[in-house]
Amino acid sequence: MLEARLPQASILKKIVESVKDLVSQANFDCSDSGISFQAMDESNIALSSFLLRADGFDPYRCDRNLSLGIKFASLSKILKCAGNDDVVIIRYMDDADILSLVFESPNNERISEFDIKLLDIDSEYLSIPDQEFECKVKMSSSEFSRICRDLMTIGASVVIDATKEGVKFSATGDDGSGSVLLKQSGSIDNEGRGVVGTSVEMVEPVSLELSLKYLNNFTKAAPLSDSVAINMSNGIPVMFQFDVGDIGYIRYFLAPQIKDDD
Amino acid sequence: MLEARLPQASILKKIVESVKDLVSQANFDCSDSGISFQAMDESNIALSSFLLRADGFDPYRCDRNLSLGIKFASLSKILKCAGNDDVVIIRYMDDADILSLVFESPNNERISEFDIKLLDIDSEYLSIPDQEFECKVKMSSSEFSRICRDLMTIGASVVIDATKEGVKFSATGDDGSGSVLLKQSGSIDNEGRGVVGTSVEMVEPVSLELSLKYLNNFTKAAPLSDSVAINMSNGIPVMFQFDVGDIGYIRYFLAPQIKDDD
DNA sequence: CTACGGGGTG
DNA sequence: CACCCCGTAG
Repeated sequence: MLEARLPQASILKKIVESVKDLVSQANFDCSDSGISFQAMDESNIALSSFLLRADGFDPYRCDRNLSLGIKFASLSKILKCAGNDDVVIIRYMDDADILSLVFESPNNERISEFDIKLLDIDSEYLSIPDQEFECKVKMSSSEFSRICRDLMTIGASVVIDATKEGVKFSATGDDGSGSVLLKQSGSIDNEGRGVVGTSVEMVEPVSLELSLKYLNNFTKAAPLSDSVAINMSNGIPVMFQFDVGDIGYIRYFLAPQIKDDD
Repeated sequence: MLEARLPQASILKKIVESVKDLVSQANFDCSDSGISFQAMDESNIALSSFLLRADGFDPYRCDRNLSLGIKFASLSKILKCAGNDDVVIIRYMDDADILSLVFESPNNERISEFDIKLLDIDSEYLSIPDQEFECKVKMSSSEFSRICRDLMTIGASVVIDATKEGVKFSATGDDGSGSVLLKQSGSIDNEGRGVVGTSVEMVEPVSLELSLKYLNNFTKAAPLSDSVAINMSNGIPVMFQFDVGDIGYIRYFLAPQIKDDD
């Protein structure tokens, strides 16, 4: 069986909200190391993956490896029935065809239990090599959301140029063009404030063009983390990573478009 | 004639908003004891009734019994023209075919008067015996609203099980099932906060299945009262009562469905 | 025109 | 976490 107790329902709620527009269903893989999934979007362009380590739960018990097929629309509906501060207990009994979610209100006067039907999803698990990237940008996730939203009004794709000086986001459309340059700023997190600067770590400058439609889906994960890591190498899929506290992460991979260099 | 002065227009506004989706028109019965109405919904399934006692008005005068046919859509439009803090005066002149509503702003600088045409509605008045119920639940009205809204996403009907321990609301649908258990909690209204606990008073456990569509109409009355009383006996219509301060109430009756026990 | 759901603010 | 307002859908 699986039994995992997560003290903060809001974490699970945000994770599901951030992927449900991208992926309709996925297998949740549960093992003694934690819970994860990965899935391509409907058009097979973007890959979403997430991991919550076992030590993010208290307690966590998973007797054997499980692959639980979940429809995100159903899961999202059910999670809307949980308060942000509820404790959530995820439970699966061996060979059952349902997954149970139990929500306990902070004062314990309210206990809700929801059972969600499991699906049989044939998952071609795509293993992603743990590659090194030529360039790693770390920046404020809300700043990133803002830029993607703003540039979406200019054009359909964004060019990201990263150099030692900083990172530049540019878009071009019928009515004009625009760009935002973030200079590298040494001070990440001044005095415990939520202020996050921009850092660029690189062995090679990169320049990549990406679809803003997808990026604007990825930014739904911004509420999970103050910062986002953007890991790039020329010509291969970009990895966006939002850390979930120190207990896990959610990652998106998106292949760059062929750039129309003017 | 009838002349009734209600110091708070908001009360009348909320009452009308809470029934107008259920009932299109009704006879308002006025006597020296107060103003009331009762009406079945269009499909003759749910009964709505309300009462404002004469002492909730100041002053109140009603020379003889009246039955004034009102279309809720018209009344609702007119009441939208009143400020929440306006004083409202309800006035009917004998043998007139209109009812007058006068709104006075708190500072008395603005006086509005609206006349609404009366209808001739043949009302088969259904007298409801003042019965004893096997089980009386009292709980937070906003909690009740929340549960009905949440479970609506799971299924079309809810099963209410009340026992000495508390009350459980359950729903089942295509994607799974869910339930919310409220434990009986001693502390009602800690320290004047709007916190309302759950109490169950019973001579017999009950288990009833009800349409969530109707319940979600009833919960429109939640703004009138912090708490709702749910009075049940197995097999007969359930009564939901929202008190209007200490001057009246609004009640809904809904017959249980035949339960499909698995 | 009305009702319901989602997002933002206090 | 609760309440209010706005936008979208029926």
